Amino acid sequence: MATIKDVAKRAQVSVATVSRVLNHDQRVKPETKEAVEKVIDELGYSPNLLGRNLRRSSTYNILVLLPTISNQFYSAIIKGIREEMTTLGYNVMIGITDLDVNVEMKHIQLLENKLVDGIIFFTPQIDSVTLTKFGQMYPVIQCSEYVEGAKLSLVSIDNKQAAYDATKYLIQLGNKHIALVTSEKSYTSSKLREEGFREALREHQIPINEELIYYADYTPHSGIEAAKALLLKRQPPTAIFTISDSLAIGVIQGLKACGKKVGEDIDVIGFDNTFISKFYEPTITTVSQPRLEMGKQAARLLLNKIQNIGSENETIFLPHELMIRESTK
Amino acid sequence: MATIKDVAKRAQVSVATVSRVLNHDQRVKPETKEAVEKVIDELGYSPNLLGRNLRRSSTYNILVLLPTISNQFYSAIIKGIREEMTTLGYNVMIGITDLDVNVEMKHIQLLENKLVDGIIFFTPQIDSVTLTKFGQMYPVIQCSEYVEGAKLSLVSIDNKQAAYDATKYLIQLGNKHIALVTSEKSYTSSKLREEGFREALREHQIPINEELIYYADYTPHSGIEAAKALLLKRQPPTAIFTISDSLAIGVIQGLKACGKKVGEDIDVIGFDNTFISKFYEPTITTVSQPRLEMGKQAARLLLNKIQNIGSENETIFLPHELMIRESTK
DNA sequence: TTGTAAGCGTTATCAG
DNA sequence: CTGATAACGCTTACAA
Repeated sequence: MATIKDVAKRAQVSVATVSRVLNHDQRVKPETKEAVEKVIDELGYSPNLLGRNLRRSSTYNILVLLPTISNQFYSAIIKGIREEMTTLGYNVMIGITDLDVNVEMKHIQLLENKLVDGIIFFTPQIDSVTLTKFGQMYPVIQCSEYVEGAKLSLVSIDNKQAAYDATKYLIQLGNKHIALVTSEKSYTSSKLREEGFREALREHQIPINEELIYYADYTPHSGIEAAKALLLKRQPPTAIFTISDSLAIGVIQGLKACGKKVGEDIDVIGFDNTFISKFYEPTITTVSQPRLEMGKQAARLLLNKIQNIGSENETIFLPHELMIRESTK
Repeated sequence: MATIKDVAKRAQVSVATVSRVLNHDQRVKPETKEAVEKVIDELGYSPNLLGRNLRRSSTYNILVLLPTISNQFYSAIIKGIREEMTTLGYNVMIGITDLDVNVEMKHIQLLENKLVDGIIFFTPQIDSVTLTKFGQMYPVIQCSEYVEGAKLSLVSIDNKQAAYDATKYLIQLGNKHIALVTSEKSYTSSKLREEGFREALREHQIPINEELIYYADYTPHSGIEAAKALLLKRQPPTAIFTISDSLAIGVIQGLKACGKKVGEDIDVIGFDNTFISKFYEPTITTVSQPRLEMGKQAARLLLNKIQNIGSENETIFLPHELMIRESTK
């Protein structure tokens, strides 16, 4: 691999001059510049970023940390992030954590070591104190799912309100027995959605039946089981609010298997407005998050931090929207 | 940020000694080692990878280049790659190309510049000559989708045979009028699948009706249109082979909208065995690729190249499997 | 307009 | 067992 020295030697100039050409320094004589560029072409030279970054201590790379790639939900957010970042010359890379703190730490190292300029966390598992500490030292922000109490910039939706709205809609449809299918793991979003669900019932004087609150994981399989279990309760639900579309799909499958007609006998609402909710049968009523915009805002927040690490933390809650489809009558 | 010098000073040893401790060099006296480690802890020091990599000219990062993240198909492959790589201490990062050659080139730069040690391409858009050139210079391999003629290591399935098998199955079911819904863009896989489709018909003495070959994109929307268009042909199909599950979903939607019962009136086969094919209604017959294994093999091939860039190129075709479900009677 | 040389944070060689 | 020091490839004062 050719280095800046090789170019310098061949072009019969100093490495400093080559460096200047590389960095579009005005002061270099046009002829020299041309000669150097010719050699660069000939040698197919491209500067080693390690050397450059070591010197500048900045790369134009940022990292997006996802818990998993197998979730349709993220793609539009990533798109928003990329749109904003790439126009500014940043490269966006994605890392998968599998919700493993150690993996998260390993990626934080990349940041500490200047291999990337910043990180957007999607589902941090690091405790809030440590996370806050990193946030003070490095450009790190949170998007969508977040750690409560961590003092970091954040963009998300108002999960509690969103769940409240969805539940209220089910109530307005005349449902008196409404179930919640949520996740076992204590994600902040799940917690908030459960709160919103409970609050909606409470405000509408519907007694909360704890039997109708089912803790599943995020897979459709567990949605199937949830549906079957709920139908066996003393007072089966006439509507089910699930905290994700994939759970909703499972629930609907389970209901169908038990002979229920979703959207007629029983209502189901999902969450995230992933593409399948539009293409399932029935199409699924779901809560839509402004994913593209969320990505863009996340990019903006991160950029703020990169440019001024001491800057104020911002918290942005973007508006959600209930997409009414066939799974609710 | 603390550097190795700070540690050395505080521990009253030379930087060389600190470096030895860091790299688990046997020769350092236990007491010294302990003292240094203590200081490292106190200072919260972690070595700057830029410096280290610059010196070693190797990072332990590899890059996986995906055309898009919004495809369920990739997740299991990535999992396989990660399983293999992380046990060897490698970090796996993902880049999105949007099928843009320029973006691909930008990522190749990361490789040239030693920010990553290797790249696994999923859908390279770079022409075969350039790609071959890079393959000679750097650790670069192809997985799943690939450029024909490029001399690179590759792991994929036998797309032609897979399509042949799927089509043959439709023929064995008694279908005489079989449609193909494939993609406009000329992916190698699409091309090969079309070939396999045609060959199966030919070998079974079924005349190929060009009207029944429909070129769509990869979205379910275009699948809907495909279905509607195909039903209007002079000789409508009794079976439809689509080259992706998402297309299959669209096709099924379209057929349902026209009052057809999929799996009874008409057969549909998808491709990739993505999770939704098991959860759709009807469940979808599809071609399964051994995605986890594909990822693992890809990792292995890349490692080979990283360890010895001059090594022989390998081409691996993994076995596929037809998953028979409700969408075919 | 250009060159010299210091320095970024490491590791590795060579002496001791 | 440890320390000095050159080197990795680059940028940037400072000098010329």
